[in-house]
Amino acid sequence: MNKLLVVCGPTAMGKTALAIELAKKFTGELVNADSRQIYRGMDIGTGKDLPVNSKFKTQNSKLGIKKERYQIGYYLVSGVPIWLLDVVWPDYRFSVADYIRVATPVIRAIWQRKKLPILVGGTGFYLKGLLEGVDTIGITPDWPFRKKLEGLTVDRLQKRAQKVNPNRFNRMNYSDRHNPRRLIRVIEVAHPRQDGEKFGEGGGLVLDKEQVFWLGLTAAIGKLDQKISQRVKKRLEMGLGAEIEELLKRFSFDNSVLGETIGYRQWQEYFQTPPNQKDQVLDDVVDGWKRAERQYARRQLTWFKKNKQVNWFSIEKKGWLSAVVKAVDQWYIKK
RNA sequence: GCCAGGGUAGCCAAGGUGGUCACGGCGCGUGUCUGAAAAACAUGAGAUCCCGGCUCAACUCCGGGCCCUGGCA
Repeated sequence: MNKLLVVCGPTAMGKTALAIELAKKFTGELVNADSRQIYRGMDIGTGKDLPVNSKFKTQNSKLGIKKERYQIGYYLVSGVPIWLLDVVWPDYRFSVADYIRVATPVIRAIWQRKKLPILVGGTGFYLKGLLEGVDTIGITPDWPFRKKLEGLTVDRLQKRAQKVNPNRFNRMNYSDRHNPRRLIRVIEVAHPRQDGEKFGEGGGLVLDKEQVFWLGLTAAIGKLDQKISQRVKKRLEMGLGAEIEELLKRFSFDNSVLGETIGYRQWQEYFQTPPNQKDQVLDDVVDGWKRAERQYARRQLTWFKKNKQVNWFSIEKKGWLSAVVKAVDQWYIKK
């Protein structure tokens, strides 16, 4: 039976480090499930934590994935391959559909090698999409159409969504019905179009419950916030500023994911500030960055808490690591 | 010391001719989620500097106090 391990939880809990340990113990390979580590060039801010001079091994042709769009391959960290890092440049709008498309063959190939795929990351939506499928995955985004709809009020979007796609609209809850992006998507799905690349039925892996082991790493809020502060400080020291400066030679905050990524978008003002005032601005950058990171961690917790399959481990408890190993072992050994 | 302006939630901040639950934003809490998800959205809690006065009624008016900001010295 093909098995798959998921390591999830909020940011800054040490998911990757744990996953590498588990990969060594159970002969596994990591598959990134973090929506930002997908991007090339965004290393320090997204916390890829690769050893210096890590070499990327491209495997597109082996997997039969066109290189023009995605670069698929792995880095070797302590002998463990990590897949799905650096898949696209920051000006490509990666989505859950891209993720499913790219993660599925990678995981199948790991199984063929008789190894254990370990999905690591905090993007709950990607994990869910990959493991449960997405019904409307065959319907591509129509950006010009979206742009047009963005001009409408929520009220008008609601009316239109209800008219054009009553099934989906009626299933939406109060919160979603006030979310323009959701409403626009509902309208878009029902909007006739001629392009539309087909992609299976729902995509994803479609696994049984016993095949997947969900591992969640967590800590009390105070600890979490402390970890976040530490990691922000570390990333500053690692030269995130310089990394962004480099990225800005090719991309801008407006035309790339830099403008909507924590740890990057907070620097926008910094790079428009004259040198003599930069120090002052940097303080604001760091404050805003930490805050955003904390808020994000809470949202992740809210998302993962709902998933009753997750086996939670607190990194504050003594002996948590061996408890994790034991739990995984018991699950993995079972036929 | 004098002149002017001001003190409204953790922070920023609107208000008024005295009269139902005091506008917002940020932050904080809780939650939503099938192609933007490190995104977007929903929802909750929380305030009138102190003392006295006028009044049926003051955050709003009057007097005093304390504190802050700017200008002049």
